Amino acid sequence: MAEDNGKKKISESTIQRLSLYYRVLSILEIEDVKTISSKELAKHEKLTPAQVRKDLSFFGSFGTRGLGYPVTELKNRIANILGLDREWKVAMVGVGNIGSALVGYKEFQRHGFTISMIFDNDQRKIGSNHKGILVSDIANLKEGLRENNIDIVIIAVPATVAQYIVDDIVEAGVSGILNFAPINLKVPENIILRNENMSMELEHISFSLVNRESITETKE
Amino acid sequence: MAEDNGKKKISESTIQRLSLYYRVLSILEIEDVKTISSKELAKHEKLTPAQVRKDLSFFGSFGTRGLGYPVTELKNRIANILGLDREWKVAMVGVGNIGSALVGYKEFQRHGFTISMIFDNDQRKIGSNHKGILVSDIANLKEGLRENNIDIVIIAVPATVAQYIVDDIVEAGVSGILNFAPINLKVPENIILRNENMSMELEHISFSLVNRESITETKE
DNA sequence: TGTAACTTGTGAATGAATTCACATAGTCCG
DNA sequence: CGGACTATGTGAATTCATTCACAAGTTACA
Repeated sequence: MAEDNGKKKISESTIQRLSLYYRVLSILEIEDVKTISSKELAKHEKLTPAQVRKDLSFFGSFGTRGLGYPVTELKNRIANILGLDREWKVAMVGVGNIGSALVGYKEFQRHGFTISMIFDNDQRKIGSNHKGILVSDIANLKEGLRENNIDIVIIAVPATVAQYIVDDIVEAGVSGILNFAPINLKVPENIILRNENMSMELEHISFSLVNRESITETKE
Repeated sequence: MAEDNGKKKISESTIQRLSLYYRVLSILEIEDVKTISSKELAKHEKLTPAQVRKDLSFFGSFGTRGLGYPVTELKNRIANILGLDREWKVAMVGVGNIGSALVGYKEFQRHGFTISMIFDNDQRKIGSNHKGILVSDIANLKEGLRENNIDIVIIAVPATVAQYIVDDIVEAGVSGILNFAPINLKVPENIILRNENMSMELEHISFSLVNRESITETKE
C-alpha cells in the first residue's frame, strides 16, 4: 500500500529541506535520540512544524501520532528518497583552487558521493596524485567518464571553457552535473544541471547589510 | 522623482536573480553590447521576460520602451542595489580545504569582496602566509575583527566548533556572516547569516537522477 | 480501562511569487 | 514626418507554497 502512484510534484524547496532534515537526523541518531516531533525538527532549521509535516507527507506517513517520528527510520527513508543510500560515482573536472578543495571535502563522501576521477588540462598536474586520485588529461574526458561509469560530474574550470567541457560530458552520457563556473551552461532538457554560485550568497549578504543600514540609522 | 519611499519588500529570489543579471550584464558590457531587452536577458538565465521586468521594476524604471535596457547603466544600478559598488572587508576563519580555496577565489575579489584577514587555530599555519595574507591565531579573533573593521566573516571551520566561532564574531560586532560549516548556527536577529551548503546541490542532483530513472524506465 | 496530554496528517485558507496581457512610450526607417 | 514595430512597466489573474486548524490516532499513567 506504500505505492504513491499519484506522483504530485515535489517543489524545489521541499527537496532542499529534505537535505536539511537528513543532516539534523544524522546528528540526532549519533546522539542516540530515538524519536523527534515535527516541532523539534522544525526548531533545528528555523521552520514551522506544519512545514516539516507537509514536506514529509508528500512521501508517505512515517510518524506516530502523539509521539513523533522515529529518528533512524526517518533518516533512512529520506536517504532513500534523496538517493543517498547508494554510491554515486563522481568525477571532478578542473583541479584548481575550488576543484582541489572539493576533492578533499569530507561531506561529499559522507553522503555517498565518491570522487574517483579527476581531469585537468594542466600538463604539470596530469599524471600527478591528488589526495590519492590520479589526475587524467582532459583530452580523455569523454572516454574516461564512459569507461568508469561516472554518474555525476563536478565542473570547476574557468567560465570561459565550461561550455565546451559540459558538451563533452553530455556526449559521454553523464546526466548529472554540478557546475561551479560562474556562467549559465546550456544542456539538453534531460540533463540534470545545478549551479553552485558562491558569490551569490555573499552578494545577498551585502544587499542585506546595505538595506539594513538605512533602517538601523537610529543606532549611534 | 526616483525616490522609492514605498519600500515594498523584495523577495529572496529577486535578490538572487539580481546577482544573475549582474553577472550577465558584466559579460555583455565587456562584449560591448549597449542595450539588452528583457527578453534577451531572460534567455541568458532561463527566466521569463516578465520576471526580469518585474524584478527590475521594484527598484525603478531603467528601460526605454521600444529599445530595452542600457547595459552599463543597468549593471551599475544593480551593483549599487546589491552593494557591490563599495569595498567590503572580509575575513576568513579556518584555512583548511575550503577556506584556503576561497581565499584564492577571484570571483569574490571581482565583486568587491576583499579577504584581508585569515584566522586559524592550527599552530603550524599561524604566522604563515596564505596567498599573501598572514594567518592569525584564532585566539585573537575578536580583537582582530574589531581592529580591522571587518564587515563580513566567512566561516570555514568544522561543524563542531562553528557555533563558538560565530558567537565570537557576533560579539566583535560583525553583522554579515557566510557559513560553510554544515550546521545551523544561532545568531541574534539583527545579524545577517547565510549558509552555503554544497552537499545540498549534489543531493538535489541525486534526487533528480533517482526520480528521473523511474520515468525514463522505457529507455533501453 | 479511562482520560488527559500529545502529535500527526491533511483539507482549507491564506499569502507570496510568477505570469499574463495590454496600455503606453519610444525607435527606426523610408 | 508618419506609420509599423518593438519593448517597457504594471495592475490583474493565476499558479505555487506556506500556514492554519482540527479530526483522529497514540501514549502515559492513575
